Amino acid sequence: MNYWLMKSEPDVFGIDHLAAMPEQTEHWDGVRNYQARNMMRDQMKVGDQVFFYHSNTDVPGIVGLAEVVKEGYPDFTAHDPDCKYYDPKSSPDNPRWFMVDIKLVRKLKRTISLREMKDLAEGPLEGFRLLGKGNRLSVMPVEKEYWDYILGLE
DNA sequence: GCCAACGTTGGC
DNA sequence: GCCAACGTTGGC
Repeated sequence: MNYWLMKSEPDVFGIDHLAAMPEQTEHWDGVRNYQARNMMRDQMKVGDQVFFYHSNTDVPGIVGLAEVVKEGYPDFTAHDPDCKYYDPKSSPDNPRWFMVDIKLVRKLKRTISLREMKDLAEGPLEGFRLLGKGNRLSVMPVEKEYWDYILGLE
């Protein structure tokens, strides 16, 4: 089993949106970055655990846990000209972008803020990719030692 | 293949 | 709103 962190803007699709979905499950569309795509297409497996992270908000941080319930399949929003994620270079026959489905496990009792994690960047969270300089990846792997430590902060 | 221009992400 | 980081595009 592997561990991941996925970023989303709460105004666009936050943890409460996920909680309100049927089965508390949603497909993770709109990722248009090759590194993130490769992880969703090739590496994320059913049962993998996910930190749900809120970005671009007052208190950025981890707000919930989710799990992968469907492995990589074509992101059909790339094929809808009316969708903001439309990409004419992708097609159903030759899809360029992929997504997974995730299901809410639970919301955290409190937000584990980026600020709090940064303060640990030279200690227990040294090397955690989220804290690296200029990291903009919206999907990233989380090593188990970091996963366990961060959950322990809750 | 290089690299300048441009666009996006995301914290602050 | 600003701006650093950095990925992508396209001319050459």
